[in-house]
Amino acid sequence: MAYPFHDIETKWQKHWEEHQTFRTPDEVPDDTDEFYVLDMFPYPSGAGLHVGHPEGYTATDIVARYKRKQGFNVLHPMGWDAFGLPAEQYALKTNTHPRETTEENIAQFKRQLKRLGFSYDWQREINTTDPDYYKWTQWIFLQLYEKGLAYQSEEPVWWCDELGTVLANEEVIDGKSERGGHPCERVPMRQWVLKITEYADRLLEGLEDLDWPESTKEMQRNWIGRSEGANVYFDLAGVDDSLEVYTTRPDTLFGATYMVLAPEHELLDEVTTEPHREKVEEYCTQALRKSERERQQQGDKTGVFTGGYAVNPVTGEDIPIWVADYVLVSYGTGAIMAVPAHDERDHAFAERYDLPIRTVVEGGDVDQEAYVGDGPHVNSANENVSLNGLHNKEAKEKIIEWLEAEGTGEHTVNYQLQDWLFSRQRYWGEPFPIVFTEDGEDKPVPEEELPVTLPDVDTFEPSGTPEGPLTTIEDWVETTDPETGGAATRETNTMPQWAGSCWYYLRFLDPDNDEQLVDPEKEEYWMPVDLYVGGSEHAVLHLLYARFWHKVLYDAGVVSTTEPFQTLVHQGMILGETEYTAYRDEDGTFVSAEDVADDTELTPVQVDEDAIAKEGDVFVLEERPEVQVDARSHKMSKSRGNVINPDDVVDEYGADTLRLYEMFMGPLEQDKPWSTDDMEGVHRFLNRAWRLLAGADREEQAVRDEAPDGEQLRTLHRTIKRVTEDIEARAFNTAIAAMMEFVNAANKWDAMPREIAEPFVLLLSPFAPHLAEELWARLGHDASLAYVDWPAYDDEHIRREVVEMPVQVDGTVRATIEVDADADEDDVLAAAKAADNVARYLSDVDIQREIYVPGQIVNFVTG
RNA sequence: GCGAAAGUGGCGGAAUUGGUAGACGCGCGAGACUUAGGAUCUCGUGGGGCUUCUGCCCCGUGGGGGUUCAAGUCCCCCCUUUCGCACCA
Repeated sequence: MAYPFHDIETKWQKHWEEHQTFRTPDEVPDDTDEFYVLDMFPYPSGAGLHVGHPEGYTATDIVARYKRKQGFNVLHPMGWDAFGLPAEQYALKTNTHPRETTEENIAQFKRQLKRLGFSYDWQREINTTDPDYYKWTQWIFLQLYEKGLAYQSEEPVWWCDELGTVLANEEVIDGKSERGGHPCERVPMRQWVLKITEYADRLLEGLEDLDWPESTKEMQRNWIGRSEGANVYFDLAGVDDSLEVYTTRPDTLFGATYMVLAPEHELLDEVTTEPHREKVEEYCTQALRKSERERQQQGDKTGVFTGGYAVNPVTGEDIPIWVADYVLVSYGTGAIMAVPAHDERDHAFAERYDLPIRTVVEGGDVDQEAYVGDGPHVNSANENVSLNGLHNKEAKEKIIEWLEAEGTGEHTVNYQLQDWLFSRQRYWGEPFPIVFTEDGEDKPVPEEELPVTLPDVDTFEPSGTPEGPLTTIEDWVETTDPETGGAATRETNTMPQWAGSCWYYLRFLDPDNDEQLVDPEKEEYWMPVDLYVGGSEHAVLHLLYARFWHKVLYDAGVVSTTEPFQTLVHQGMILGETEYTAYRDEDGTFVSAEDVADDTELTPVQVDEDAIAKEGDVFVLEERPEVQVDARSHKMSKSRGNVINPDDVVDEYGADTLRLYEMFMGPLEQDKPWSTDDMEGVHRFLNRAWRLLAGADREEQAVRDEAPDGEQLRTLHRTIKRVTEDIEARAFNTAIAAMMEFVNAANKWDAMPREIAEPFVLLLSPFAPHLAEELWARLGHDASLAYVDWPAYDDEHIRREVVEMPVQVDGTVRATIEVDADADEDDVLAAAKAADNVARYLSDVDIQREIYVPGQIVNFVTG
């Protein structure tokens, strides 16, 4: 019989709610250390909670409960990132207001989260779509605007005439809309852009002191993509103008034998000569028709000659100017000097169009391939400067110095990071607090008029123009100039979904403040977030954008720390149960997929685990061992039918089981396959713990008020030590293993002393809080255990008087001896030699060395 | 192609600073209790071999070398998988 988890969980959830057990006081105490543990708040989708959500949430909940018991003032809040496209698309389909769907989805998520017993302070719940919240999102935008960090620019969007709306990049495939396959085209739109590039260096440097996964920091570094080089000016031959290029290899300037412009480059028209104009224009038209993705796909490099020439500033030579789409307008200056001898891309292009390749760095064979490594420079001198003999680093320094002196170039730092396109042509997002006067001037809405709320609408049909749906709501769009009272119109773009999630961690500190974004005293007390847990899919964008805003708020004096999230952990993905797939060929015969030709049609067949055997490294059909079978676990998805619903698990096994199992599966950061069998094992453990401590049916094991013996104390204290250290290391799986060992050991005892039972219940409580509360109550306590001190361990109890020590001869264990823990070396070695099996191996040989590592091992090395 | 992480039983996974590889759980096997069990409990469980059965030997952490008294752990080379980036001049 399973323990009555259903009654217990309902009872304690109600208790916590009624007693406001996890309410964090509003006032900042002056003598209590704080701990801010935060989950990435979810987008409340219509699909409801996924088993992936409780993984990170359980981890943070364990930490929150553990820290509370250690006396920390803990902040552990939850909220909703609720603006976004899915609600709007659903609105289009069903004509339901996104606010309604959002409210329903939030209610569903909240109900599901509450069933799992997370110790959130629900009083601090926030919702990015709440005007009281997005008032401050708008306020932050005004700060950006006033600091000149928000500007307007014409940026291309995908416009689909058929659908009458603009589409996101991922909604357009091969120039056609994902929905319906209608043709789309790129049209320029006036949009808001945030100058994140101004913070590039600070965003890069700030990473250093963060306790984040190295891979995430590296991804951010790559995204920022800082490089050092030089901008160099090339005079145009025969035209009074010059071309500016960016290069990271100014040292190879003597090897620049041609130049390339991006198809969008503004000087292209001027450079192109009449005989070539037609071909150039044709090439550009084709190139521009390709999507960004196609453009960026590496492939054959194509291009055409423009007819124009530029002058290499060091050689004085005229070099041809080409146009090619392997040069991107968005990076550097949109133009390059091509050094085919020492750049792979330029090399490929030069080979194809038969352009000269000139070696300027020794070390490779440039007839074969570009040499990009270091080496002494050659062929690199003119009357005023010589790089010959210098290696790359020195050559770069020298040529930059020379270019700067000549006024034909300068040292330059470049970033791959681009300014952040911050507007969307959508309804369900934060409106911009901006109006336009009749003569087109943009003006901020005064702070005291915030928030600019979204108007209600009855229909969600697209506006039919590239502008967003708000354009059609005339009485909202038409407003007055806050300064002059003259006619004005509102900005009809809305903010992207990232906006609300960029600063929500600050609002949790002071969610009801209508005077300020956050009270500085509270901000100073709580920030930064001590532990932030969420998926690695946010490794770059959300985490970079939030860091950017945080630094802007720091400069504005709103926050006191330069970084928002001190420690970051990404939970791994929970995959579906492992599936075994065999393949049949056209005749229906089972075959090994790798044995057949690539063009053979194979039908995958799911095979039951019982019909599988392992042979060597591979799985095969038990009946047909020559047939290999794929064993894999896949991402959970509706279409694959391998989705586990947390509600079902809670119904059948209880929330504590789900929590404990998700933590027991393996290391938090790792991807792991779901296994219902394994979960039942965890459920059995909770049942054993219940029987052990609740004394339900076995009188003799009920908790008694008697003194524990040494062995019981040792078992308990060892468990306290392991669980404590494992929680600190976030190794929740091994903490659970330690508690399982405790229960296994305790089950063999004649009695369970209260002194042992109570600390164990406390250890269990962060993991299985409902069960632990119930056991605590049955042990005679009236109040919740939430704030009862975490047990301390005493090494004195853990120490053994007699320890086992393995004895090796030449590195192989031959016996295990028992020695006193404080025995001295001679006694241990003597006992080791005396052990039967050891003596046998030592009888005919000389001992060359005796190795004794106290408490660890003895090793005799023979000749 | 570049970058990062990871390869340990039938499966998920444990193993401070190098110190008894396989903790814990699943699965599997045997037994107990039962009208029954897909409940519960006990014992066993890396592979192979010997056995006088409270014992012993050999092999074993993706593959190959190396350092060391001692390597899953450190070093070199290779293979595989996953993730991220992908013409960034």
